[in-house]
Amino acid sequence: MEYNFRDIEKKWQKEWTDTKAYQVSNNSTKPKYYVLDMFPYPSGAGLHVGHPLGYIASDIVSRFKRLKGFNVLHPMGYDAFGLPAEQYALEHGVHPAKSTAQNIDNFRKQLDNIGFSYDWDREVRTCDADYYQWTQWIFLQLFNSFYDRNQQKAVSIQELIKSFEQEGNIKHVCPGNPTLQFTAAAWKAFSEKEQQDILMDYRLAFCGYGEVNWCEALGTVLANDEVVNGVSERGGHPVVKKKLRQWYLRITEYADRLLSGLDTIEFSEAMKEMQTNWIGKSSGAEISFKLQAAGYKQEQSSLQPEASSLELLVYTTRPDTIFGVDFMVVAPEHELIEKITTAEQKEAVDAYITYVKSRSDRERQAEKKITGCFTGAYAINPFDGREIPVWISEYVLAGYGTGAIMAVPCGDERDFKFAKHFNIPITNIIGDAFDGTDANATKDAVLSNSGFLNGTKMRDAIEVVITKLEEMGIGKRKVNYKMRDAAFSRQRYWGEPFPIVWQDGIAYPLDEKELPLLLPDVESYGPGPDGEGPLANLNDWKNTTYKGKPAVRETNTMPGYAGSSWYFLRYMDPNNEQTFCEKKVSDYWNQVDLYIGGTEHAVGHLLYSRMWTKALYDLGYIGFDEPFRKLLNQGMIQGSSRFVYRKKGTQTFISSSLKQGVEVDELHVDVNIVDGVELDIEAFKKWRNGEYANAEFILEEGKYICGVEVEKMSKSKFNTVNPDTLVEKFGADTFRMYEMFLGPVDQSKPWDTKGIEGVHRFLKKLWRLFFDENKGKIWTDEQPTAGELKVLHRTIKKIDDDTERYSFNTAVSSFMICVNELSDLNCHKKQILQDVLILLTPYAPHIAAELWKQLGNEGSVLDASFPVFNASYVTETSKEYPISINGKTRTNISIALDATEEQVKEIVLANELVQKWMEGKPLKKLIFVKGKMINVVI
RNA sequence: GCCCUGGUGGUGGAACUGGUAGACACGCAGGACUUAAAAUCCUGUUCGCCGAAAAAGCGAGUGCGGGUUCGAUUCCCGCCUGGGGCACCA
Repeated sequence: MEYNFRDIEKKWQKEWTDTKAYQVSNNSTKPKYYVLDMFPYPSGAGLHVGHPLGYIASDIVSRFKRLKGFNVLHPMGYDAFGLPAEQYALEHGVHPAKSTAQNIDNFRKQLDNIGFSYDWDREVRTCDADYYQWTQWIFLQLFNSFYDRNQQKAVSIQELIKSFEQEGNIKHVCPGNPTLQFTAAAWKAFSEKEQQDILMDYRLAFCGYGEVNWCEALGTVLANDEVVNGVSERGGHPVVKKKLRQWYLRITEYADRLLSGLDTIEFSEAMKEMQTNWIGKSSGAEISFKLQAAGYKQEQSSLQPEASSLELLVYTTRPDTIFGVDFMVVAPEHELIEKITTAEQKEAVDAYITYVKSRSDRERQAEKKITGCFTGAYAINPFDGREIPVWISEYVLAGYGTGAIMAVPCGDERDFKFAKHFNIPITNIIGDAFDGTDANATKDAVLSNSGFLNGTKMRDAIEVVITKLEEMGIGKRKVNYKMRDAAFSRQRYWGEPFPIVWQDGIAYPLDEKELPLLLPDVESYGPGPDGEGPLANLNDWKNTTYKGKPAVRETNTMPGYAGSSWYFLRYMDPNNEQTFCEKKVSDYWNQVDLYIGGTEHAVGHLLYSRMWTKALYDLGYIGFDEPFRKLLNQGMIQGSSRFVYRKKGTQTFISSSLKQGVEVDELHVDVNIVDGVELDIEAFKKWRNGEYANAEFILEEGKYICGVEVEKMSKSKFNTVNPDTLVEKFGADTFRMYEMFLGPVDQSKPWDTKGIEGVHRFLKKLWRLFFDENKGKIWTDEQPTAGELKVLHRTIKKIDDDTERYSFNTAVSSFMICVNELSDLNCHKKQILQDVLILLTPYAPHIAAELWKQLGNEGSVLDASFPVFNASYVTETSKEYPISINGKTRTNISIALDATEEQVKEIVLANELVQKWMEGKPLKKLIFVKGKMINVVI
């Protein structure tokens, strides 16, 4: 009997579907385990071999935990709203709902092929109304809450209103407008509009104004990756920054908890570092500098009360360097620029601002060329009265700190280069620590040229200066975050509509009973007027009433991360019509025990979902405030592209190593018609509907050899490999094991199909332990030998350990070693083989199930119990010690493991080879690491 | 530019906490079985030197240059280089 994987896999997949083998109950006495994959976006291109890497890993863990007696939740669904479907609709007129559903069907078929253990009864799609109803509901909870800094948690906005009515906002600093202060009486006297505007500055989901990529020619807002080098990707039209009304989530209020929460979860150090850096907490001081218009000496400034009443507020982490400030730099968006620019500089400043408007934040920061423009204005150093020129430069971003910095060229590299470039004199405040050719960012130098700070260590001066600034009333201690509030609206169609109506400039939330607010159909997916999204074109939908008076609906939609910020909760209770997830159920499943996905979500999705979880926890809807207990990052599978070389202007293709000196076009060729690097010429001639049917070839040794390059896997590079074809050719079990065998799951690597046969051979070899081509069944009920038990138990230990630490590639190797050794031992004993099958079930479930059944077992191997390791079968009494002379291994000596150091020394020094290498020199030292090695030092 | 991460034979990778570098595979070479092929099995395979070959031996070797250590793929410093992210792709 042969290993007929196609029949076996089909049979068991049907069996498992029919018996609902993967259905999970919310009621179980078993301990729970929740394994989750990051939501896929169902793109039209379908799955390529890169996608299932993480899914296979999570499937192995799920099945492994099940064998170990856990009730395992392992769901899958689709992050189905998004830009590509809308773009496709724009180009082809197909409704996004339709193309999305088709893509999902396609994804599902491909996933089913691989034999995953998902409980499909729990599938969710973010674009389904019974899902996004709850996304809208959570939005309303955020809208109706504020962050109470005293309690450090989200609280209902009703509590805030009560507080305002009793004591004004004295207890609650306004996060959207920190200088705002009012009394209870003032609050009561405000109009409704005024009250609502104030509340908006407190809400966790709030409306404000923000800059977007605006393309006048297309009349629409563009996503960052639709903008290339300052022009639109489609059409190449100019793109500028434009301010539009936007919704935001006040994630900055959670900054500290998002930071401290990292200590309670198992993310990689790299991931925690990235999130920490993104949040970017720093402490320093805000300092207010008096400004003086150009051309006026200090004594004259009193004649210019207007100019000198203006102040420039900067944020710095290094107030100790205040005597080293040689110039100021403000962001080109800074509102003071208009007021302080002198007539002589006006033209230059305007030109510079126009230039900056066309550039993205990324370009601005990455720019190596130093650019900037002097405003003509001067700030006054409050300690020594020095005049400090105020410059504008793109490297200062409006959104960070106060949008203005004090530049200290002797201590900051970028300031230093700026000063050199514009010939601004540099003041040295750190003596020898500054060499005049490079800035030195030390905190340990002793200050000089620094007035009252002279002789103070910089590190200590920070406190001294802050205290002084506070005494003088011109500055204060300040904690700052790089993180900004999260933009939460898109001028797009294919997303969740906001459950908000506008009346008289006030945003009113819909009643929860009115949810879901359905996404209406539109005729065209093009932009609405004034930068609004497509929904703005639907007058019938847009115009509505609120409390009997005319009102308009919010026409923005929510961004992609809305639905994906809480989906892990919906899986727990996917069909609940009363609530997003019953508390009792989320108490049982609790946190996701293992979350698997790529590092590309490090700071976006992972921070947003952490914030939503904290807010839902604060409001009492769930009982934990971190969604993911443990995160495993999967590496990206890259494509390994193949190239053919066409002699310019001909149909002649030249083999890779013969192309030197010939002018050729380098063309991507489909990797699926290349065997290793050898082109399948016949397949090539048929490729692309026979475009190359008449091609001629210049071969080397009778073969056409292709060029190779590692790139992102993408359809346009013809380097995608579809899992379907591999499953068809080798089977799902082989495919699963090969993906794992490729290397550590968390490392990026190029895909190469070449090695898959080795894994396939392994499964065939395993099969031959059970069946012989001629004799059929060959397993026996004989008692295993000590040698066979040793192989088995070594494997149990290795598979258990490796799976537990997600080292799936080494686990696959261990299976190979185990089968190789059992084959060498001619072992066909049921007692041994049966346990091997259980070990293998998470990795290759189909073949394991088939052989398990063949052995005559009742019940499913999915619910077998994981073999228990018995150390007594594998204990050794002696060890082949490597013997090094001065660190170089020269020989091996077998020594009993319980030998004492004295005995070991005697044995080693008596050895002939050791003596030869010692060349009669005296022994300096003998290093003996028990069970590891011995080093003779002479 | 900033943050994170990787670099080991012809190839994917192994070496888990500083202790025999190259497990396990792919590929390649040689052989067995076969009329032949497929499948399967066996042997060899880091590089260089020595040698007819085999065996044995010697030297070098984990991106590059330094350092710490009896001992470094592993720790430290500097550099080169591939990948991911940088707030509207998901």
